[in-house]
Amino acid sequence: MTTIYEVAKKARTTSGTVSRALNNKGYVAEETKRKIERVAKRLNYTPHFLARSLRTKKTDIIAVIIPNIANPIYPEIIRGIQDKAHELGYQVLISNSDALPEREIELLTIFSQKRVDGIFLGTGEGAENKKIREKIKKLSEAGIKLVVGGFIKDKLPTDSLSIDNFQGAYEVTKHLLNLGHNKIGFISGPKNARVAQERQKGYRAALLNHNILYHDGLVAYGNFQQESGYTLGKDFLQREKAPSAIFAANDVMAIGVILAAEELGRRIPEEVAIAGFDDITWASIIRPRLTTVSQPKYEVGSLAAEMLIQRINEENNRTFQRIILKPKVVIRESTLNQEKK
Amino acid sequence: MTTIYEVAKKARTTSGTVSRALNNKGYVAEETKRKIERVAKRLNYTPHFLARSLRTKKTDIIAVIIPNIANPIYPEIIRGIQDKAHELGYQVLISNSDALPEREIELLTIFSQKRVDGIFLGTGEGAENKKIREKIKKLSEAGIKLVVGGFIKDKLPTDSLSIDNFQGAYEVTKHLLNLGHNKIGFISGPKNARVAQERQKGYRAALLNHNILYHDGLVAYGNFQQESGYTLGKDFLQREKAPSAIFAANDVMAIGVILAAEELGRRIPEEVAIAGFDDITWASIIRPRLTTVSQPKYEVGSLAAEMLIQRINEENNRTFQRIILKPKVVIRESTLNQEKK
DNA sequence: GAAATTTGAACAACCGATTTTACAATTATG
DNA sequence: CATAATTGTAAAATCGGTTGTTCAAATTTC
Repeated sequence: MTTIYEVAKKARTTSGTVSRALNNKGYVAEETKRKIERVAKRLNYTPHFLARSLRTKKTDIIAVIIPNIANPIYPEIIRGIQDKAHELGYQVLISNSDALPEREIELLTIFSQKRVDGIFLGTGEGAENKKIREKIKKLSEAGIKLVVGGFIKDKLPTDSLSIDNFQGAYEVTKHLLNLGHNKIGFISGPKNARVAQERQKGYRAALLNHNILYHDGLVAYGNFQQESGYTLGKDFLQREKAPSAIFAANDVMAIGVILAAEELGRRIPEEVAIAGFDDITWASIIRPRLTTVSQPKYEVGSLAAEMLIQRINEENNRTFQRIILKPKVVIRESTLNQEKK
Repeated sequence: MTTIYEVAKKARTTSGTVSRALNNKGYVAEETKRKIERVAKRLNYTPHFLARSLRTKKTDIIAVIIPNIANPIYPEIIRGIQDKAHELGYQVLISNSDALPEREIELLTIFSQKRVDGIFLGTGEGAENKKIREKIKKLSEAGIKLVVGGFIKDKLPTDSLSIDNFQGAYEVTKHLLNLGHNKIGFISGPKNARVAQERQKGYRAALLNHNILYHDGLVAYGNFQQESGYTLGKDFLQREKAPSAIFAANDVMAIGVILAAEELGRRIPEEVAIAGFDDITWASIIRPRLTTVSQPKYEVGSLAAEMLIQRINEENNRTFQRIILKPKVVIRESTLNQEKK
């Protein structure tokens, strides 16, 4: 690999001048500059990234921490992040936390040591966790910018971005209530997962608003995986007084419920209505098509990357931004058989 | 951030000794070492990644180039790569090439400048492309290790890893032929995509082996996206002499075909049998369940990462490895209605 | 035309580690 | 006991850039 010194030597000048010439900084005579450029090209010179970063304290790398790339809502979000990041000259490191706080902290540590310019933390338990809050503070002191996504917590000392989980859940539940269901099972996520909690609150609020008693027995806790939707859904459906509708905290589990219902020979939505959350691609491919809450995943990713990089490229820290996107309920056949109408 | 010099000062020694103490290299007296460790801990010292990498010429970062993370075969492969990489102490940069050779080259360049230790290139056109072959050579000279995945080309100057696309396609096609189908439509990928070409060859060979004439009119070229499977499938099915079976070069397109068939009211598999390739998660969730060719995606990713990192950690270059995994045909309801039996 | 300003480029310091070298202090060997 | 081998540590070089300083030369200003 050719170094800046070899270029300088061939161009009969010094490294400083070569650096200035190639970076268009300071005074360099036209002629000198052209010569340096010619030599650099001939020797196929490219600056050494590490050496440069060491000096400039910029790596042009951002890191992304999400629970699990294999969960179908993430690839699209990631793609949004990547496209925006690449457009702005950044590369993207991606890691999975499996939503474990310890793992999140470990990754935050690794990334800050690697001197990435910024980190997007897609939540698990997220900043609800004390240790994570501390970590966030440290990162901020180390000059590493952070954007947290997936839920909102007041006074979070970073930029954040999320859809309104409460509102989305509230509205689907209301949709189910309006259809006449008054016994609605809810399949939540892990108990410490903020998003699941928010969605559960939305579910609860909608019931209350309809003067229906919230009942613990109608709430089951899954893990956002299909298998748990299947198991818990089957359990609901086999009860003596089975709920007439089941709302799962994400689409993947809702699809598990659909499979369970199918296996038990229950007609959807006649015998049991099913709704999910996220609007993953497969929600509209599975039969019956799944009623769900839609969030613009690609755009969320793109926006998150933009926020992060904007934050990186400013020196005087603005106050933290907190963006809450409006979710949209998409009604499909799993709750409302439109053929019938 | 504390530097090694501050630690040295507090421990009343010099940076060299601190370095040796913390890295267990060379002679350091037990007492000195303990003292240094204590001070380092107290000052919360962590070595500066860039400075260290600059000197050691190792970044502990590998890069992954794939066509598109949003394509459902990749998240699982990626997860396999990440898990293995993290286990071995590496972080993973991920970028999408959209299977464009120019983009692949651009990314290879960026990553080599970023001084990643190794790159996994998931193929589009891949090393078939002249410029990419040249690029690979340059990388190799620059000491960046490479593993290419997704197809096999003889005498490729790198390690490579792939399933036997030909064989997989051959076997599904044979399965269809054995069911009595003698007019089988094939939906291929983009013309320059190696994997699609290989699968097409397998399809062709199976026909030949069954003494059935290969007919250009029965081959359509899609882009691996669902939409193209839908469109081309619909086109096939609406022909006067529609094929009785359709084999798509990947599951996503096959699912498009299923949707097309459903829309046209054709019964699967009675009126049209449908098969895909990849065995993505959704292949067994969609109804009818999709017959397809399975490849162990997570394990492929894990193995690829292992190969790459093994290659990184050896100095004397072994001869290149070429691993070809056996695919497995999974027969489901989209070709064979098992209830009927 | 002298003084002030601008331009150009060499030199050296710096980023923060690792590694080599040199040398002093111990310990082992014959 | 003298010499050789081993241990321990400070000092300096190195990785490959960027940036600040310095000073000479060219240009502008009064």
